[in-house]
Amino acid sequence: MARPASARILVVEDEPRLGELVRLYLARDGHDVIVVGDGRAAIAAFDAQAARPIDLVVLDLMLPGLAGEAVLAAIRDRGDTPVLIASAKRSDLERISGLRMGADDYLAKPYNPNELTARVAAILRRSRAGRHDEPVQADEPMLSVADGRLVLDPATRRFTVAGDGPGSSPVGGRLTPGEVGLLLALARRPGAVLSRDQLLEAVTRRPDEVVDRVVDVHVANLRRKLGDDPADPWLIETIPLTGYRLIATRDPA
Amino acid sequence: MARPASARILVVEDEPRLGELVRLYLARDGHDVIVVGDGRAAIAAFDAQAARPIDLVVLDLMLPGLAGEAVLAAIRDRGDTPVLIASAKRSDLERISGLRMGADDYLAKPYNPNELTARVAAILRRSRAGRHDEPVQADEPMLSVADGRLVLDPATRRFTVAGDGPGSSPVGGRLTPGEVGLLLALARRPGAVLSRDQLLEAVTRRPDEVVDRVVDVHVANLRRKLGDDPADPWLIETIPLTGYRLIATRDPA
DNA sequence: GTCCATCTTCACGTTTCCTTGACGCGCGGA
DNA sequence: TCCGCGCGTCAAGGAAACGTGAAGATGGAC
Repeated sequence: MARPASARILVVEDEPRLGELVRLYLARDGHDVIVVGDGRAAIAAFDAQAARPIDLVVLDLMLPGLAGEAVLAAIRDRGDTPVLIASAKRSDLERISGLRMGADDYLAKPYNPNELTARVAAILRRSRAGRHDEPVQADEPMLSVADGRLVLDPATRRFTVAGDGPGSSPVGGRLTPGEVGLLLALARRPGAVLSRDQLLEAVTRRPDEVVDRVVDVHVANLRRKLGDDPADPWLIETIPLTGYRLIATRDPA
Repeated sequence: MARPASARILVVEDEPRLGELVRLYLARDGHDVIVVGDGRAAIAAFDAQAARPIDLVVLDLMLPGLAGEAVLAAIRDRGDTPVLIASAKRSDLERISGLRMGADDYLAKPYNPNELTARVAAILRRSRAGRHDEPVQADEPMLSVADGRLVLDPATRRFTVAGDGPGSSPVGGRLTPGEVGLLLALARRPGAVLSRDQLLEAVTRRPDEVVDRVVDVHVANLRRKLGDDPADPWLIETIPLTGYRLIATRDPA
């Protein structure tokens, strides 16, 4: 397995020896660990977040002074930094309540330090997977479908299609407004089957006074421009007697 | 807190009553749940080209036939769909090993169903962070019968049948609208015998002007596509002089 | 007004799907 | 044994839907 990337982890634990143990185990995985002993210090450390932000918090609930629950609330107030609760409160209800308060995981004490590091790794893996860079808020965001094989700029109506075979060069071109509308309607719900009536509204301004074969023609033109084969499509699939759908690709990580 | 969006969840659990319990709890949270009874069916259901992909998998490790670990590996092979392991294997080492294999969480049996839903919610929350919402409009839910041996997506009319013998690979294909109607009508009341007249209404648009042998032909085509033997059926049983019924493996005790 | 991009309709060949009729088999009763 | 009946199965129309090319219609820019 790939070595998990290093993360900055804040450990909130009032028992010094346990805190040190956790620090050692997490450091062994290459993480940069900060250990604090009470809730106030935890929030202070969290707010300090100097050069590098904190990627994950390991939180004990039974703390001197400020309660662990309050720390969790404070962290949730400041964003969605992942939190793993490690607590001696081990009943079902306490675990459920901790998770409902926004924790990502709940580990009951006493625990195996290796399980802690494994759960930390799992959360980091997930939390990094879904992280996108800041979306540039344009009027019409760039559309990218089929693993980026098709990229379309709705504003200029220009598109680019990457070749399917190795060595084939990408092709580009321009779509008509109707074709863009059709594509956007399909892309709004990838994988879902849309009827001709639904698509008609995306394609024309007067859906009621128009034959629905219009949709077929637009689909055909679209497929020709984009190099999509109706018999073996990578983009738009025909569901006979039902409609069309955009082929959904599974989580491109 | 914002109402958690509905997700499509695949539950792999060989104990029917527990599977049904989990289905109820997750459905109560608004999720679209598919329950399958063994590993082969799990992978088949996961690979089904559905109108809506599976958002999360709840996986039992102790399964008949294909081991849960192999299912996890197969899912990881296909993307990064979140996986929550729910298993009777409760030792530290087993939990750690499960997490290291790529699971997002590990819940030991027996567990509180509310903790399961809380953990599912936590994972979905994390896995969706950074993705913009989709105005999910209600889709026809997936159909899963015979312990998930057959999985059908009514929207695309695509089905997957897990192989019955060891070493047999799953087969898939597409049904016609009539066949889907027939199957849905039978599945609406699993185990109940439906007359040809009743089924006729599900199969054709003009049930009054048509011979009821149409039903037999559709049943035959369906059985051929799905690999069901009339003499020894696992899916559709013929009740002479009466009609047909769907074989219910999951009895409501 | 013309010109141009785009939309819409139509026509034709092909595919998909439904429906029917025919034939064979097994079973029970005369 | 012969017959009638119900069911499984196959193949043959036939109706409806789809892919596609081309022609006409529409509407805006100039």
